[in-house]
Amino acid sequence: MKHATAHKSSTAGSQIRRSRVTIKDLGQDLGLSITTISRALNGYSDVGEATRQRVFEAAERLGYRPNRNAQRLVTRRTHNLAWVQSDNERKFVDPHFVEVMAGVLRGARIGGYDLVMASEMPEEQNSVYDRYIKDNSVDGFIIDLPRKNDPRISFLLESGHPFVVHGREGREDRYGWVDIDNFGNFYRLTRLMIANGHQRVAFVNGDEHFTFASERHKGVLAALRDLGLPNSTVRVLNATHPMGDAGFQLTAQALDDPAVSAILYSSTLMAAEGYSAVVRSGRRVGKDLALASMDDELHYLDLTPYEGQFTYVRSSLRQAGIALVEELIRQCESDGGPTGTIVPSTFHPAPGLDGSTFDLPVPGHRI
Amino acid sequence: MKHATAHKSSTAGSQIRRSRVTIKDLGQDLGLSITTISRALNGYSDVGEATRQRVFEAAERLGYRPNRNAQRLVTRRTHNLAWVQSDNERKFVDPHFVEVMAGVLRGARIGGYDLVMASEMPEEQNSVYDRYIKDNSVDGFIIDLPRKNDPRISFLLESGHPFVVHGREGREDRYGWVDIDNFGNFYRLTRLMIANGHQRVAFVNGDEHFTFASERHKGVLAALRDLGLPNSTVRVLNATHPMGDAGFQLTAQALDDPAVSAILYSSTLMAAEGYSAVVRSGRRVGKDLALASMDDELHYLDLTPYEGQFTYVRSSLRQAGIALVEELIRQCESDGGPTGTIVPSTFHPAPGLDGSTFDLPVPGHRI
DNA sequence: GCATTTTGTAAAAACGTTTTGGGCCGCTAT
DNA sequence: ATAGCGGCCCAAAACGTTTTTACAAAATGC
Repeated sequence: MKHATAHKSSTAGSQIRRSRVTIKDLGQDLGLSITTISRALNGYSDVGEATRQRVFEAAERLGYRPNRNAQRLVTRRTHNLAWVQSDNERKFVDPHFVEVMAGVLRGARIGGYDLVMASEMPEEQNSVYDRYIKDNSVDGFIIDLPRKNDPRISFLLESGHPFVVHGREGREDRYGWVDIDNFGNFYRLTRLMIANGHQRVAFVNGDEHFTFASERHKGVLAALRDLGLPNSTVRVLNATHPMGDAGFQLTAQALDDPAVSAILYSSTLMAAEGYSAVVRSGRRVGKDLALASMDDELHYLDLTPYEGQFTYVRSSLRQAGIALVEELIRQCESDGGPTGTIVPSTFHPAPGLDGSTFDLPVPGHRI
Repeated sequence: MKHATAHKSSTAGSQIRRSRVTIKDLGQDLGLSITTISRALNGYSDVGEATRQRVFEAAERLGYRPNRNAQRLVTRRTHNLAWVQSDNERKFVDPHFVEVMAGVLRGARIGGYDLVMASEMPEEQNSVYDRYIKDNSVDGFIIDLPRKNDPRISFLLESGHPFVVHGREGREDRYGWVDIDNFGNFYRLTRLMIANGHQRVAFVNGDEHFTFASERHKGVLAALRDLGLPNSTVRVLNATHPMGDAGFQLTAQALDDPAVSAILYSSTLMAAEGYSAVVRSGRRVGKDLALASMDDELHYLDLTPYEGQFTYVRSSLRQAGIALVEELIRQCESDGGPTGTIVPSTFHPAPGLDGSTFDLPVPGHRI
């Protein structure tokens, strides 16, 4: 005992050690080398079919699972995907997040990957991404709700690591992404309203620091341009904070202008609140006022009561989550270059509206 | 080349290999052995302070991060926590989940752990737990929304692996848990209503397969028992599905009985819907009808409009998430036996109500 | 001035896999 | 006959850490 004083400064409690079965145990049991076990399990062609069967049977019988950490160490592939959230009050506020996550988890399970999630303080720019790359924690990253020139994307592009973006922010030729047609959907919704005789429209949009919102705005403006109408035809109202009763307040604000006969909503959540505001104002939805919304299929919100009265464009966030992971896995396995995917949307004009504008071609646009 | 035909049956794409800096590079750079580097970094007392400084400086300069997988392999500790979700439509429906997750992520970050999330099909009982244990993926598990005799808990108790439960289900002396006082809160709310002269009360509860809901029901019944009132004093209405307008429908149902003058809600979400139903029925909240709710502080729901009119008991799900992880980490590091924690709740009687019953002692109860 | 402790460092073994580079046997084509 | 080849298997080397054991030099105790 020469080094009685040598110890770690932090006390690390001892833990129960459960003995797990290793590939060596399997070799022992079968009288085979671990090489053969490994190759049998990993589907190499140079192990006999009879042997392979024996190996699988024994693995099942002994409850053998390869130690992921040993695998990861030697293969340098983790089969882990990371999704980092900003740890501020606002981010988690958004119920859309859970929808996407449900899809992401399903996609990961199907693809044989695990999802590691972390939160990061807004001030410690990209430190989690940096750490995960340097310490070999994950194979790739999911980026959510990009802003223009998003620093996370800059960092990951620089690092050369696989990642995928839910949305776009201007550099989408350089990474894989999944998005809905924000521009096109609002282009069409705007034309729908104008074609149905509405001369003054309100647009309750989200925070335009996020590209999804700014693109929707651009779609609205493009429609006005194509129709030769002034931008002032549409009054834009921005909810800079997703929480609370922004939908209600902004609708009330929109109704101050008696000429407004149609309202476009950037989310069903706000549309539902807006509905209450309209009802409270005494105007009749579908008669005095046309309401339209982008609907992201939030499974916890039952929209059936509204369905006959709204125009809506629907797309599935859950589907987007699945597509995100599929794309990311493809990149982690170097299975082709980065691909962009538009999640399809379905159009449901409110009864009595002429929905033929939904078939109009959308003018070219980058995002 | 003898084995031109040996190949894996599945095509594995080649990938870019980025060279990362290892402990060996650090040793090279400093002219020290890797042993010394490792011990310096891990805070052992037998390396000189000057050397330790040099090591830290070089690690910073070279951007060295220990390979987690190598660490995990040799230490048999992963610093990963798992949270498995059931992959059905219903589970993700619940907005409470996101609140807890925000806390869990923060707790994990503070404790130096990562969170790995996975989804599991309801039919493949515990297979993900089994896999994670056998393949050394994680140190411990978080269990959410337990049911009575929850099979996940049975499995993990059997396995001997660390885990922590958000809620309780009858075996809570054998594991660590974090919960609110479901029983006590509804005991007090019930007594409040009775003490304030309400002779007939409705209770809009959740699915009583979940223990949080059944405990709330028990609290209500205990209050009636203590007051010598029949169970029929309170009419219980169960929302078996959290989605949709259950709060609205069940409230309408409750209002069918004109004698009902107070309604207790098991969640703010349902209470908010119930509020609309009451308003629509023509009754005046706070005058004709007293409303009370358990409020879990959903950050995306702004409740200020209701605050003056409701009685509510508030507790923080985010705080619960943090406490959950703290407890789990404690167990993973064998820092004491399993501990149960009650997250505190604050009581806010509606104006005009006598809230002194909130100070009443709650009779003993297991859960 | 010698034995003993303390201080600082290093070599080597382990962790549990995958991969590399064969070896052996029997069959086929020269 | 025999070189070549395919089918089947294995020993050993890697992957990047932590931990164990060891040892030299310096400080201390008597």
